[in-house]
Amino acid sequence: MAKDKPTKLRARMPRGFADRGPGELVPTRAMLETIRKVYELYGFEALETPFIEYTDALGKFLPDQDRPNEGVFSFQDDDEQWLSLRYDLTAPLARHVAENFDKLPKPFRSYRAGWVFRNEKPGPGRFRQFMQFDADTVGAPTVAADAEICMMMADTLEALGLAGQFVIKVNNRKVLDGVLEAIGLGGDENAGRRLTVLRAIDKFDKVGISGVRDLLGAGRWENPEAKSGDFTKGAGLASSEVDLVLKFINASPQMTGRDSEYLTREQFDEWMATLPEHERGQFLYDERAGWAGSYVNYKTCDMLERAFGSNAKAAEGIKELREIGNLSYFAGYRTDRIRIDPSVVRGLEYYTGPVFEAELTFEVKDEKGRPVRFGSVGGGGRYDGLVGRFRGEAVPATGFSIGVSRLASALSYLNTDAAPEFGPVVVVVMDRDQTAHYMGLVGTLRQAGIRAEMYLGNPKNLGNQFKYADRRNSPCVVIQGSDERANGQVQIKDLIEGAKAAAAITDNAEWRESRPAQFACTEGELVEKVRELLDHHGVPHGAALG
RNA sequence: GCAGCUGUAGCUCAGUUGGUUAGAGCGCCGGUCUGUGGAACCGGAGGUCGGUGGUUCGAGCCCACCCAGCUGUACCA
Repeated sequence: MAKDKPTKLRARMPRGFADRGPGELVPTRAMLETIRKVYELYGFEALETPFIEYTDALGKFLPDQDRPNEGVFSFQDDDEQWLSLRYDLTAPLARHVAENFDKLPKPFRSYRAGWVFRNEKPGPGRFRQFMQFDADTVGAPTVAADAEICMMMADTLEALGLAGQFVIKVNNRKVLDGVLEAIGLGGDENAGRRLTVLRAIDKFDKVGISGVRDLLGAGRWENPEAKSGDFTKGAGLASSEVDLVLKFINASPQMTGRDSEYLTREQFDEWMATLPEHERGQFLYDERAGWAGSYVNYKTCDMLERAFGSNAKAAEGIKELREIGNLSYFAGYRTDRIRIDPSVVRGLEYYTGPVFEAELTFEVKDEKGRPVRFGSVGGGGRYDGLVGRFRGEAVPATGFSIGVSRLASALSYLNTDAAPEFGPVVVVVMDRDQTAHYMGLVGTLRQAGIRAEMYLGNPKNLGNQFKYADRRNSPCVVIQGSDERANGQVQIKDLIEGAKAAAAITDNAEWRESRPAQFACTEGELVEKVRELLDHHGVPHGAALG
């Protein structure tokens, strides 16, 4: 065999996964830190659980198969027990609480950030590994715990600079269950159809009211007008039942923007007159702001009450929603931040009460000018049954999860002018036999808290070393040849200033000759001069590096 | 899973009715240049034309199947 090329191993990464460079890691780290601070302020404490749990602890095992549910990365331990990579942070928390129940203070308030894994088809903004940042209160049955979670989420998103660009939507599974009961879908035998109905409601955002109508009835075509494309089989409800469900989804004052909650004094008084006496005290008119607190939430609950209040389960849920609305209102959260929205369904399995969803309300365009909708960047709710699976008794719990990766990408669209990440100061090598001395210069800078390195590549060409520094986005390079060394001096070249100066120079000879933005100083002044230069360009060093 | 679209160099893409040794720009590496980033000039590396089979004297091009990617849809505890 002559010189056959060795078969190259193709470097590739499994789809649905991603490498992340400094451009993503640095802002994400800052974001996590912001979230953590808010959670801590609310009195939650840190907790970390492993990536891997016993599959049954995660809650899903197909009954007829000896394999765990697809969608979960699973494998067998050497004792043949099934293990899985966690697909959210809630089930592991439930396991932790159940396992340490007697040791933990109750209510137990904890937060945790971490990677979760889902073996599903990846898509734009959907990965098979992504990060969540959760906060949960375990052992508190009160609706105040749910309301608090909603408020904390609103605070968190505001701390991230998203004020006015999000809404926390709230619904209640009890109301949903009541509605389903009302259309005769109660009981275990209707579990399948219930699911279909819930999914149809969940699609309200995507397919609109007519789409939901189709999905609740016979079914929906991908292209409704042409009746072409994929056909999704519907729930097969009778038209009166469909109407009832639609009435539920629509049980919210029609809002165009936020205007409907800004009432004139006259409108406010008019509205107050419609309220029962004992309810009126909850609402005050704010002359300065011209708004009436939880008016929209109140109206929503009102409409739900009228339509479904006769069902006991729904009535209970509506009462809880009302309470969340009121608690938020008294805490100063208007309905543009925490809004009751009956179309929110959320995680179809383990939620038992209030459910929440954080949605970003702004739109941006991608590179091709097409609108990008971020939609939900987090969600949660009450799951009173999850911990109880490990114990004889029900343990109430409520929590919220932020989709860190998705939120980070949304934020990156907002902060398009994010400052570029600066590289280290590069000490170039002019004389190979002076490596020790160059390393000494580097060490001096490092001791002063300045990121610095000596060029470790082939030092033959000085130009290459500048190119390297340029590519690292270094603020400056330090140069010392034999001339400088003889005088105990170094040259400091300001690459940022130099780049600006370069724009005016077209001739290479002139470029080299002029040595833009370069100055000499003694070795003793090195730290001081570099610091000045870094400060001048706003490059962090010392304590600012964090 | 289903449907549509797309697969040619690291990237963006040419490649004629099927015809010799598959090209360009950008990028990358090296040199001009062992004391200066950009620009310029010169040189170089880099290709199983997504894969397999078929039709043909001859396939990057035609046919079949497969694979991958994108988009939508379904599922998403």
